[in-house]
Amino acid sequence: MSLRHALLGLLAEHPASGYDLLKRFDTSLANVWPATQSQMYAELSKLADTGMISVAAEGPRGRKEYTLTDEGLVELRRWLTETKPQRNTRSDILLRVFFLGVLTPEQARGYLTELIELSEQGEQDLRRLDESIDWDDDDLSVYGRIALEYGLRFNAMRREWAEWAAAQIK
Amino acid sequence: MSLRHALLGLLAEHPASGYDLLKRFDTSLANVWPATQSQMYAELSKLADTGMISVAAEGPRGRKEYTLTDEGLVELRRWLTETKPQRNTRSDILLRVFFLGVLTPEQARGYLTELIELSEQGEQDLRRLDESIDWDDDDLSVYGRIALEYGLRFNAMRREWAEWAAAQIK
DNA sequence: CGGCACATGTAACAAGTTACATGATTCC
DNA sequence: GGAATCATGTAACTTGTTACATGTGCCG
Repeated sequence: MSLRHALLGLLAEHPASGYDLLKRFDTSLANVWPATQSQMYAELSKLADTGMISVAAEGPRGRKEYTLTDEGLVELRRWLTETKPQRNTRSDILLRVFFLGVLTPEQARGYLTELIELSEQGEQDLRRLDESIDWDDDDLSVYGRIALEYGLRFNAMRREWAEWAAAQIK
Repeated sequence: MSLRHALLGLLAEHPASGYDLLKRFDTSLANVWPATQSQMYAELSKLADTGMISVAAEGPRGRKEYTLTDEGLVELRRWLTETKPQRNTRSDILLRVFFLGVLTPEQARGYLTELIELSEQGEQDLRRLDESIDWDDDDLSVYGRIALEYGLRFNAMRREWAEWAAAQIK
């Protein structure tokens, strides 16, 4: 459902091909809404069929450059303003926590230690990403930075929680 | 993939029917791994077919009470210790943030305000859940409380972030 | 002229959602 | 005896993953 809107959102900035969008997913949206190549091409076809986007230009090697239509922009705005965000956060990381009782305390602490490392790694990756991006004054930069800040705070929160949790296990 | 293990985890504590498990999902696991009724019954059948669980007793109204087999416990432990947690956190909430530039600043702030309220609500719900649960000394209580603490910290982090983010928008 | 990056697609499967369908027991 | 709850299942559909398949243009 949201992949559709992620594509509309990226096309709102400027036209792009499926291939272009794939690369942008891998960098900017990978942490928020990962998608595979096959899913993206399928979704782009559907969006074109329903008139949300259209082929603005065709290039070499069968390249199709899509642009957002007016209809697509309306749908993007509708999604942003009218649909309720899902609090529906599936987390296999947290799910495991419920069942750590079937392991030994040492193993359970081991798992939490893994989470500490994971969070530290995540924080580092985000800092590197931050430095590698050529931030601008445009909208995507402003909001991209805000999203990145979320990631940093999230990882810090999780690291502190995991440290606290490990100490709870006797 | 994880629904399977969630069911194994709950059955590790004590035998239960699909109906029982459904209710336990709705209370304890709803925030972490929501599942529908139809999905659960299908998964239980599969788990029984592969010998991870077995029907220990049959009750009135076709009730089937499942227990974890030794094989199932082994698989649960394997999942807990050997599989890498996915950092793969799809979040439509954060996805929207990237595209707030297509809205007016007022609308964008409106969205972030919604997130603040969502987080406050989430925090309250968790506090109520905390009070409604009859915490014990058993494993599920210990780890359940740790998971709940995660939820509280998560909501607090998100609220603070959304407040900060709203202030960033000129 | 060979390899790499560009570029798009399809097929088979697994996981998740929504809606429908049915029946048994308990309790008032 | 009627309603609520207990209890399980199926069907159709959407979303997401993995693997396969194919071809083009550019650059050294």
